[in-house]
Amino acid sequence: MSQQRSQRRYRRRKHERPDEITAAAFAAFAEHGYAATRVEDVARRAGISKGLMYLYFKTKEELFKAVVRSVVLPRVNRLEAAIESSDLSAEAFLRGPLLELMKQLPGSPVGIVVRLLVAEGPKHPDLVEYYWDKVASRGIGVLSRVLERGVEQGEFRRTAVNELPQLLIAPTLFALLFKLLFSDKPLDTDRLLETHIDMVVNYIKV
Amino acid sequence: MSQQRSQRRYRRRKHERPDEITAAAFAAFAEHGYAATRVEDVARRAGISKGLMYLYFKTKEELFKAVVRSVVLPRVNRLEAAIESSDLSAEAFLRGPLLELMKQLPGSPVGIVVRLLVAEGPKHPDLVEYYWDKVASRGIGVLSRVLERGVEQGEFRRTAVNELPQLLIAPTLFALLFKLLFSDKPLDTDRLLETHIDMVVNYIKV
DNA sequence: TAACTTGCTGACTGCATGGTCAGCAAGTAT
DNA sequence: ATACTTGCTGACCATGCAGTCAGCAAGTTA
Repeated sequence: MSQQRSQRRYRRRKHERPDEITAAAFAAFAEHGYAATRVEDVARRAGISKGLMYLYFKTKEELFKAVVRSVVLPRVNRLEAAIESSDLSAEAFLRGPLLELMKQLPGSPVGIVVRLLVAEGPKHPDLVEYYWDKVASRGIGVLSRVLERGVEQGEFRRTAVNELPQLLIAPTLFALLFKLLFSDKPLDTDRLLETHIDMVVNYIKV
Repeated sequence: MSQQRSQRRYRRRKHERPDEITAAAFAAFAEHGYAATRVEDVARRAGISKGLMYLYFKTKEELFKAVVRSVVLPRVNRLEAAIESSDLSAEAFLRGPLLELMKQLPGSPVGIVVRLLVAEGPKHPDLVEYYWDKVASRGIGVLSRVLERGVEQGEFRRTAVNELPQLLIAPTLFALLFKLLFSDKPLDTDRLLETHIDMVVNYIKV
């Protein structure tokens, strides 16, 4: 009677499971970090059983890698596209789109990923390698090209910054870590980044 | 006969144990991170039994905190003393002792501590608070005072940097993380930091 | 509606590891 | 020598958790 002959126990949704699981895993890792997260928690968040998780991902580690990929790839692709297609002057580009991106990073999921990478990176060399190939080196490449363009068009001098484009976004990492650790302490992140870009531009402008 | 009546099993060394244990723990945490390090490994490294470790530190977490304190405190004290007692001009100070310190950080034990903090911080709020009080805020204070002195003595303009002294050392954190993750990738850390300081000084010099 | 495929469940296992504790032996006092 | 204190050991326990698998039921085919 109360057992209405169909409290449906589950629904088959082969296709959408992977994304749902990585999303759940991201949330869980964000809260507790990788090591302290139990696979069963991830499963519960995703509304499935632990066993099913292992049907889609061979190990917890595989899941971890999938999470990193899923968060990081779309963002990098978006960035690269936006940047290459821009027709602003180099200076305007640094002060505009790049600064905007930098302001967004500390509050974005990337912050979480960085934390996970710092914590677990040394134990997953292939993941770090992947991150380098797909994210870091591509990012550096983009910055490098913008600076080069500035030089070619007579906007910028050629300085040490040309060989150290990382300098442009270094404070972003700082801001990201600061927020991560000291989220309750005050720091005007946006102003910090604005000032830094202003400083760099002044330094390299002809 | 071969049992020479005194294969001494251990020696009582109450006094030196704590430091030896924290040193061993630091080494172990540095290699594997906090979560992945077994208390028994720490004990073995320290040449003692696991039980003894628990006599000196109530839990693994207490040990962790002791490690952070032991690495970080002496360094900060040294820095603060060195800085306050310097009679260089503000610019000379930034280009000299401060730059030197910044160059050293990425390769020092502090790098490890930062990694541990980033990874485990969110699970140990009191540790983060401690770190803020004893390290971060004191460091910021020192930088702030140097800049202020520069302004008072007519060397520097008053700029946004005065309210964001973190900007001075931000790239150090970047370099530190870079080395941590991509130790095999090339990056001229020293040149990066030199360039940055040069940039800042140019920016704030009257 | 019966036979079949396969997405999915959840109980179970094996093991790793944080933490305990009874007892031993190094050092000390007498 | 003998009695006593206490730094130290190592076997042990309890727990938590990654990963497995036999079987169930949702959906599909005929």
